[in-house]
Amino acid sequence: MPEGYATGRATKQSIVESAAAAFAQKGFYGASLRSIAREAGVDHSTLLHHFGNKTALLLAVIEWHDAQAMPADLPETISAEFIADGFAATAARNAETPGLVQLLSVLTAEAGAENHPARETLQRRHELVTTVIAWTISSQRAEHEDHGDPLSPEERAAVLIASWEGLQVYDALHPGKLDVPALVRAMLREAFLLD
Amino acid sequence: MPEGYATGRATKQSIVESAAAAFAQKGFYGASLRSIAREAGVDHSTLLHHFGNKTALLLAVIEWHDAQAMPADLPETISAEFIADGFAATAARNAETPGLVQLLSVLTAEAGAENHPARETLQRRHELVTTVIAWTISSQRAEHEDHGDPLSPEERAAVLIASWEGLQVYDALHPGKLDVPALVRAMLREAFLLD
DNA sequence: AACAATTTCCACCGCTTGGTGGAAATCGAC
DNA sequence: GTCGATTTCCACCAAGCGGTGGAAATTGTT
Repeated sequence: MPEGYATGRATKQSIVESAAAAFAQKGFYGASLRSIAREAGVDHSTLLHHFGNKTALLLAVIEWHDAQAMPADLPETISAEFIADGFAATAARNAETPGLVQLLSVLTAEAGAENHPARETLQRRHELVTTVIAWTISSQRAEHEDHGDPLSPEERAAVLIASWEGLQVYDALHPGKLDVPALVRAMLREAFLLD
Repeated sequence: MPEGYATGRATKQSIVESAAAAFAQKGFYGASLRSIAREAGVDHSTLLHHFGNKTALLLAVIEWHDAQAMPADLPETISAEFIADGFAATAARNAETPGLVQLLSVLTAEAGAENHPARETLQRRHELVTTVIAWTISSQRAEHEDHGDPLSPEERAAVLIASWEGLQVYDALHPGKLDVPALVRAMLREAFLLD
């Protein structure tokens, strides 16, 4: 049913995983198609046959990353607990697979440049998550009407995401120095999503 | 008094500035000595004459960045107001020179990889700032003994820095969407450094 | 004006880059 | 087993890479 042959799909998969590691280590510009292909045990022209060009490979890698990181089954209504659990689960899994974290940290930082090939994609990603969290915070505040937070739900959501990503980078630079999951829990508490 | 001739120093300076822009845009691995030299109006072997190799150039760029970003005259005793003002001033200046922000955002993210040439340097930088801020928070708490913060001063300082850097990246990806200085002010308030 | 120290550029090295074209090997449905 | 679609590799391209060596030009000092 899926496109192509089974061998081809397997090769594509192995290329994407090698590419994720390479982009995480050296960034989009610093990683080379040849080294990625070599790591995947394949000629670099095979890589290009499957993905066409370097940018397309990058976008495929991001798509694969999100499929890994996002839970497959989104519930009908998104609760505060669901988001908090999502953050916690992600933080826990990140501790085991630092490569995946490094990947999006580097790409997001690179994408601050206006001509980065993944800029639009990462912008949309961010906006989606911000919207969902802001909406959740907003409905959470409706229940407890004594919140008294000077920040709007959108601002809170943005700060939450920014701090979350900042903590990942900090942890990568100083491994083990911080109990990231605990700090994230504290941040969520401040954002009125927990306790 | 300084080393070399005046023309040489001027050239070095112009190379460092071009390099800062290039590293900010493409990262350490993605930027090339030739393109940096070209931008500075100089042959790439002239660049190498001045800096020896690519890594040395990167470290020179970071040193120059810090000289730009840090106030020349550190006061004897560092007060909470001094740090808060420093953050505010930096946030304000960053708004005008996004390149400088982009530079350290990308390098810090890249330096999450264990073999990055600037990893040690950026680690030390981080540790220094963390220590100073943590100490300030700690002495600030001694005055107001009703703080009740579940986070230790070191944790607070780390979260503050991580969030600060995360906000820079967020702002670069979504220019103008956030009032970064205002949000930083709010974060400082929560860290007991303001009001 | 003379002079060494410094700066600059040119030519070159071996190697890698992203991308193309085509021929051979493999796959999978019939 | 046949046969078309798919996959894979090899050969090649122009361009760029970081780095070296040396010769010419410039600078500052006396």
